Amino acid sequence: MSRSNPRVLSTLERAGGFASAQEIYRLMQREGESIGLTTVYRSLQSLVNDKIVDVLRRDDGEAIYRLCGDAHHHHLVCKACGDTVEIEGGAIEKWAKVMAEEHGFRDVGHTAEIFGICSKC
Amino acid sequence: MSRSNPRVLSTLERAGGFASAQEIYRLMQREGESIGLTTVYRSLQSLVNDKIVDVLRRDDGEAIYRLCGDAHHHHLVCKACGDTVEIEGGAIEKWAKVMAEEHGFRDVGHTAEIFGICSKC
DNA sequence: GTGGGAATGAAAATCATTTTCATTTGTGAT
DNA sequence: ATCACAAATGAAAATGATTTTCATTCCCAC
Ligand SMILES: [Zn+2]
Ligand SMILES: [Zn+2]
Ligand SMILES: [Zn+2]
Ligand SMILES: [Zn+2]
Repeated sequence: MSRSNPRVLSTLERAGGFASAQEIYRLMQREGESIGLTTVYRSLQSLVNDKIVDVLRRDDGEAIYRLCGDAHHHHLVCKACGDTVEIEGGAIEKWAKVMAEEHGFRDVGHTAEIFGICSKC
Repeated sequence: MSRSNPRVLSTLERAGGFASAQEIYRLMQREGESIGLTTVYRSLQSLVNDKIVDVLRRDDGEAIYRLCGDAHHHHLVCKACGDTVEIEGGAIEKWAKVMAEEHGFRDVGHTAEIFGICSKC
């Protein structure tokens, strides 16, 4: 395993904490930073392993990465500008637990995201 | 747009209502059905458009399709055998609405899935 | 039977991601 | 400073899913 190149994380931050590997690579190029695409991918993987960033998928399947606090939480994402609010999901946690028990599931986890248009857009 | 080839849907059913395009294609081949991969993809797209199947993503980004009732609902999925239970999400619906309002979002939608190990596994 | 649009599928093109592998860089000991 | 060796880097090739192209086949209304 390799350690994350700090410039990748810093670029992800500058991107609003929300970008794909290809986007980060193009962004760094445009800003004159010399880096290889491979290193961008490797750094992102490492950041995901260390749970410093979160990975999810665009509709087209491309992986997007975002900076993320470490406590369990959910997201409210603007479909227009990408702005993301971390929200706490008390109701969901309970719902997931109840539903799982009701159907005899164990070792359960869950995902939940809300998306819409933010007030600025 | 093209109409879905009925054999694709029937194969998806036989697969337990849970498979990727490639898997459906390989399954049909193994069973001696003559079909092109392109047609499998086109049929699945069309089924998704018609909201007859649901699409989501494996961790590796491959799209998987599954048969799905048409009313809004959520899923409880077994990580081991893939068994899926459709569940209703009253608590989620309310949570999503409240959170969105609280942060000034409009036109909101949401996703929520629970995954774990079912009682049979 | 004929004409034209829809359906089909083989092959090529796309595109993100991973793998390979040779080169460079950093570090620590001598 | 020199050497040795491990980690980091990146160019290029490989992979694999999905989409596009395009020529052919099917089907149906007339
Ligand atoms: Zn916005
Ligand atoms: Zn939660
Ligand atoms: Zn199971
Ligand atoms: Zn819902």
